[in-house]
Amino acid sequence: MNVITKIKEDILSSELPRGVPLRQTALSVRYGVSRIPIRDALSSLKSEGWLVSHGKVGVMIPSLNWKEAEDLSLMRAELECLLFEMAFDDIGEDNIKAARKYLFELGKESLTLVCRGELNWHFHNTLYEVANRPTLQRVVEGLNKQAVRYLGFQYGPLSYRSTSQDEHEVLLSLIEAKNKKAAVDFLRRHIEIAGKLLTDYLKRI
Amino acid sequence: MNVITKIKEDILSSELPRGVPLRQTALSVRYGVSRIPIRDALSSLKSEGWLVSHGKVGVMIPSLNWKEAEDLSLMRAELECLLFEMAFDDIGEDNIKAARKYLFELGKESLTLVCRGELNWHFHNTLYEVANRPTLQRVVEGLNKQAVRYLGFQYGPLSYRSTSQDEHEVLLSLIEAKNKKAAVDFLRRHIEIAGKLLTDYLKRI
DNA sequence: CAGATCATTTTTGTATACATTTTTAGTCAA
DNA sequence: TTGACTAAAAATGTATACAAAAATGATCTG
Repeated sequence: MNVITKIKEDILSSELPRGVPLRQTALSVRYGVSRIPIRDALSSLKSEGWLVSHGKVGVMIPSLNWKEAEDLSLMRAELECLLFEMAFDDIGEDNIKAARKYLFELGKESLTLVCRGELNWHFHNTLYEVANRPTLQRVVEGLNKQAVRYLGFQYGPLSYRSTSQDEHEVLLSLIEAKNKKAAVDFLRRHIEIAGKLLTDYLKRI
Repeated sequence: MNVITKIKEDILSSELPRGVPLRQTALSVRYGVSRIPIRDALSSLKSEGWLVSHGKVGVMIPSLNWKEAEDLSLMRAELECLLFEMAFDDIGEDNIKAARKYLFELGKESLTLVCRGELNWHFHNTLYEVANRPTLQRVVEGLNKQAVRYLGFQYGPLSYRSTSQDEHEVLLSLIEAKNKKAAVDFLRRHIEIAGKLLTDYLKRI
């Protein structure tokens, strides 16, 4: 497992402190590598939204907040549906099959959140990639990767996991039925409902 | 001027070759720095969409293409309008004034494309930032920065520059008139029309 | 005691050196 | 000739060392 993933895990598990700047030297001893790969990782994580550069203070772990959750959900609803619609007609048997494989993996119990996030993305991306729209796809990928930070709530307090699995199944059925409009609408709801649930929860606490 | 900007300039002016992998060593002698800052720059440029990592071959300058132009325009239309609408009611005198300052700068003749792109972004961002939606704003910023690659066409063959200036003026007027719906619609058209012009042109050549 | 200035320490950025991986070129056998 | 295997070369990743910048804290002055 590479440094980026390790840092992500440690952010999710709160083993890295929030609110204080992360020091390159400290991280390099923590993960047993030199500062160069740490610097690389930090810059990646910054562009993925997992870290923010707070002026001269240094790089910090941003707190989860409803505005970000809402923004991510709004953007995903718009852009993923657009991409999905572009892809729809070219989704074939083999894509569905590949998607089911990821869905099966997602059903397993002992998976780290980061891993779960990856699988979730692979599932969706299997459907999106046939659109052959690299630029749109890249942005959507970025949004999904950033959204992983919030997965802990969905699988924890909101116990959204089994719902999510079921919804993914329904989505595949709609694709197999070649029911484009219904499928796109369903995807939009899938994203919006999960987003609203999460946003409301975050506003509350 | 830092290495990232220099590389961007050289990409726009085609002084760096497209289609062949960029070598870190070559770049480091070209720009007179060691490989570390080059690596940093390359990773930034990759996440900004100015470079793509083509498998094991190495990092390359992607060719401009209508699909990317269209994707960027579609995404900007959706997301910028959303952000603009969120911001609208909080745009004040001072924001308008700041925006006009950037507009004035944009009127000058001798500006590099990269600089022009920066100013254009600052103009729009002045209006967006009051929305206080960091996540959405960051994505929109990324899209705008990526779109800079295509600015050469707009200011060259498509001679869109004076039109663009005029449209920016109109937008400010609509804001001053507190005409929210009209302003948002106008922004959407502004983005869509420029996008369509560019996309059609790129399909043609 | 408040505030400013300067020295010390810490932190980050960059250069150089080394290790690992990948690519290339060449040789040999079928 | 072609294909596979091996050695050389090149390119990238990583470690260490050094330089520049920033933060800290102590001392001095009003």
